Amino acid sequence: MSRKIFVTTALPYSNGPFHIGHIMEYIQADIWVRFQRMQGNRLHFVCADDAHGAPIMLKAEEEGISPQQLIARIAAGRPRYLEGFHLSFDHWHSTDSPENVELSQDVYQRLKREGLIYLKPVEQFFDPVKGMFLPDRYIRGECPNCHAKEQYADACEVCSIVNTPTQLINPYSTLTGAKPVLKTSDHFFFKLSEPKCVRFLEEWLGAAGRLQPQVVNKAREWLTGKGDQALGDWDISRDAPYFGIPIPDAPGKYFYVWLDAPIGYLAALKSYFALGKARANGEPRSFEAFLAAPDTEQIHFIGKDIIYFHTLFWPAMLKFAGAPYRVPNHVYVHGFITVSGEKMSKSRGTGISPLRYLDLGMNAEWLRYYIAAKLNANVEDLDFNPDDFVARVNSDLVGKYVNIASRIAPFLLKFFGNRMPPLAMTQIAGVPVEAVGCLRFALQQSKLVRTALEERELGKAIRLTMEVADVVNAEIDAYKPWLLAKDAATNEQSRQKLGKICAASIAAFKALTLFLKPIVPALAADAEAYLRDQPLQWDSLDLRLGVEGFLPAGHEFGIFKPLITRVDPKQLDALFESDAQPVAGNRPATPPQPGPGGVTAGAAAVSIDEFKRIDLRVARILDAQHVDGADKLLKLTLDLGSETRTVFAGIKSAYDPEALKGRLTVMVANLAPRKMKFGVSEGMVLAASGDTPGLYLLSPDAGATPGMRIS
RNA sequence: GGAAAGGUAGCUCAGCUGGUUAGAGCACGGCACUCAUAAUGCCGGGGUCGAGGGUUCGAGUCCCUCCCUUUCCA
Repeated sequence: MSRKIFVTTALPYSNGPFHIGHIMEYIQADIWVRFQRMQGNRLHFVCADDAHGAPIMLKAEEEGISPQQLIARIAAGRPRYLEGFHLSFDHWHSTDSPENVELSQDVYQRLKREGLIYLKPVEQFFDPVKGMFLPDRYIRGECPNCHAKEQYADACEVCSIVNTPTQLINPYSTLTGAKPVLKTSDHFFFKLSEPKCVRFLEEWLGAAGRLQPQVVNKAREWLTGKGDQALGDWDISRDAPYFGIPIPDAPGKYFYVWLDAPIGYLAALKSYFALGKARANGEPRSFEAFLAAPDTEQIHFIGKDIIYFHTLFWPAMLKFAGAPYRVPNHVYVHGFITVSGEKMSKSRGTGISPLRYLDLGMNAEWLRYYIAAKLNANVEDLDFNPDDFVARVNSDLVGKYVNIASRIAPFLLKFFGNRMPPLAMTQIAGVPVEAVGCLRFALQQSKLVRTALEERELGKAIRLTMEVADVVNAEIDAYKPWLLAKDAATNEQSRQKLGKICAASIAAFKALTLFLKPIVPALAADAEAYLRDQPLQWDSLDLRLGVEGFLPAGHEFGIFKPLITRVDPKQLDALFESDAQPVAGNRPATPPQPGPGGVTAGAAAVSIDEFKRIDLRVARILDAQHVDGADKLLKLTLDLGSETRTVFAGIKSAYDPEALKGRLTVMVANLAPRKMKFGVSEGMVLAASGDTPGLYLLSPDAGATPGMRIS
């Protein structure tokens, strides 16, 4: 019986590109997903952009674009990462979608019918200039305890005391600088404190094997809190202006983004069904039928920061919304990724930029392997250590695993016509087994590897796998095939012995490829191509104990090519360069300001570092338009590979907009956005001009593609 | 202030319900080998398992106290 599984990863917020933490989670989930597929389970792996909420609304406003434009720009950058890291999502959607509106409103109305929704006045700070209620993160003021200025309410950076916004002295809105006023408004609440909710959650949390024990403890702590620790009802509405989903029959009220975000999991799944992708993936039923089926499994991978939402609100919402909605079967929680022991910080620009990793030409399989090597099923943080990374990848993946094929392939080609030699069997307790220990060991380890992968003990799976690789390498040393090869042409005994070690080693290599395939799919695909045996599935190993069923004698191999290169430590240096230039779509908090104009011949020399601060990129002009009311400007839409930008360029005198469409040019990608009368310009394109009239846009040579860095 | 997780060789980490001389990889020293992307194999140095008490015939593994790191909560 194959399992029917629906897997999600946490929805990334649409206000910026992926960071290494997202990629880590996706890699973890992707490995598990690929492992399930390899066992013949029917699996649907979906995710979506989390597009709603005040931060996105305000960021878009700041850039002079609509929220939809902002999230479209972010969405346009997603595929590059997903493909780049070999993440096998079946569908990627958005919470700003018709499916999500429908499902969110439906869930809400069902909860309302259940008597779990009520209205209550809430008093909050309101920005009178902006005309909107202020989320806490947009309020600053003086700390009432230590009197440090410009502190956020949640925690004073100086004395660490926690305040509420109303306790701050001289509070002000970071949006307008205005002094906020207290204002009351009715909010909708989800009545989580209702006894039937609490009873349900007790039971849901307690189910054996559903959650990691640490997660259950944490959730129980919240659930059973007393006094002011008691679990409160959940405020699920926000007042206009808000970028979100309107609440039915409540003009001016929107769902709080955290209500519609998890429903986005289901919206993504629904869209996936609607597009026929589910059918193409072997699921003939409708979305509703699939979801409602008792044997469907719903599994979420998340980070430890959002346990609260996924173990309390989310299951309760689903439970009381009723069929076809179902409660999650599992919520698998992972910790954070640190870099050299330091917590990553988006604002300080530390951490690893996944896009930069790809830009530098680093192999995604290295990162997948390394992350897998350090992951377990616990809610523990994981440290990315550059030296460790190089050592792990080079010694395990290249020195041990690939090396086996690399040292055996030449013998197969030279002495056995590039075909699998016969492998003698021996009898142990009446059972025929391979005469060579390494293969026997590989088959024996397979059960343990399989269990480890199933349990998300990825580090353990890799240790078990490498134990096998060690044994194989040791056995090759013991047989000394290079000595046997010397007289194999004349001595039949040597030839047979050579065949035996080659056959056992290459069969063990196949087993190792199988073990590693969910972790390093692209590398495994190349290995499969050499083995001429694809795609590998787990039952290919389980069918028979004998090598005959696994790799029959006479099977012909492909041409052996080096399967993966070693990591060059220099690449890691580049990845971690302290003055790392921002890459497209990952602009620093304080973009370099344009220098004083009027640079002419004889301008002061700049250092290489100063030059490197300017992020020049190849861009494709997707669209060019005249701008009403501007006599010099054209409005350009530029494709940067990972995102699109709007740039106003003063080139109207020299170019017809139609003639520009589709051509490549060069842009400054990290120029501070500039507000103009006609909108925000997010960079500039480069053109040459001299003392005589004429303006000449730069172009790269043929072969350059959008997003390439110019240096 | 309350809570959770962690503190094991230079580094990154394994060590199941307590049981013989605490393990791996990398790094380091020596040797062997040359088939292989200088890869591989063997041998070795290196740890008072955060500190201190306690339970036990026996504790890295259980209990208590303390220290340090990280995180969560109000």
